[in-house]
Amino acid sequence: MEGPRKALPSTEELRIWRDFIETTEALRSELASRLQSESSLSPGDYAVLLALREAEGRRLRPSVLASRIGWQRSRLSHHLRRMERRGLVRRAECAADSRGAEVVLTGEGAEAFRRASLPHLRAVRELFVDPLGPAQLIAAEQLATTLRAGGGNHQAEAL
Amino acid sequence: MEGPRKALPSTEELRIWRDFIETTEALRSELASRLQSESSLSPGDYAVLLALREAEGRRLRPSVLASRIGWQRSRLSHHLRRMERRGLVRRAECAADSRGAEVVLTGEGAEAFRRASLPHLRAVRELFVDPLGPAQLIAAEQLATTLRAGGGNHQAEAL
DNA sequence: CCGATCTAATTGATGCGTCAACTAAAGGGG
DNA sequence: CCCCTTTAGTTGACGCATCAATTAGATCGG
Repeated sequence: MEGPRKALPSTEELRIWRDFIETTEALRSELASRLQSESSLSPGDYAVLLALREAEGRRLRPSVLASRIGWQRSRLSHHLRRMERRGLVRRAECAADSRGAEVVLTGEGAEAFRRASLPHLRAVRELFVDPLGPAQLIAAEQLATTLRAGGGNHQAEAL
Repeated sequence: MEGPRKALPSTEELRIWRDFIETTEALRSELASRLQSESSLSPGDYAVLLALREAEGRRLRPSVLASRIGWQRSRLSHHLRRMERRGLVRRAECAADSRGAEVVLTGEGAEAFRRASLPHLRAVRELFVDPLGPAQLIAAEQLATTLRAGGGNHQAEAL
């Protein structure tokens, strides 16, 4: 059960790794920068607004919102403070639980999301979907699936 | 040359996009967190130390270092200030150009890099290379190539 | 040699993200 | 009813990233 397993990656493997991770990083950053310049929204803003847009009554408890977009509560809290300052959301007291709050989408927030949405989706298409084409899109999906599983099952490939 | 080109991505395409980008983000963040806990180094620290390690005399002009790791000078300057405070690098005056500086790898910095390096490479193998296997590694490389090209040639796929 | 301009590098302001610490109400036994 | 634990949410400190502005030496045309 021991021994010299897990040799280091070869130069070639390392090259591919760097190439891959830098490319996805560049992609994310290009998307973010377009979103920013087209609508003054950060990816975080967009995620929050999207979740609220799809929520019952356009309002959510912070905890629920946080788990829906996969953030920690603290991160969300800080982000909401900044968004509230800009008028994109507002906080309301929660009837059911007086230590809780509710985050409500404002008209301004809804409008900002509306303006951002189409250009953003077009950018996803232009920078990701179209260049890849159907075959590589499937490959991307499979890659994601493999990588997502990879972190957990350290034994899966044991011989 | 106009018309209703560039329709929006389909629900399925969007799902793959989100899956892909979130997975790569999770991967990056897992790597960063292991690096941090194993060696108290951030990915930025690692990149800087690696570049210095490989440089002639283990020193570089900030501009050169910045372009070598693909950062803006300002980002590097802020980062070097933090690294200098921790004793990982030090700044020296530059003989050839008196408005310039040189960043020098300290013994402590070299030692920190040495300690971080192997576990980091092992993590790359464990989280990326091994799960993918040879075939998907090639697929990843091709994906990166396609995506990297994708941003520039907006006409490439025009019919 | 002199002034216009370019370049190296830093700085300050501000947004984003994480961690640990804190506040305060809810719930659940006794 | 009271205490104890859990849960909701915020806060403060700090590192990281970008942008615009700044400082100061290099450089070049005259």
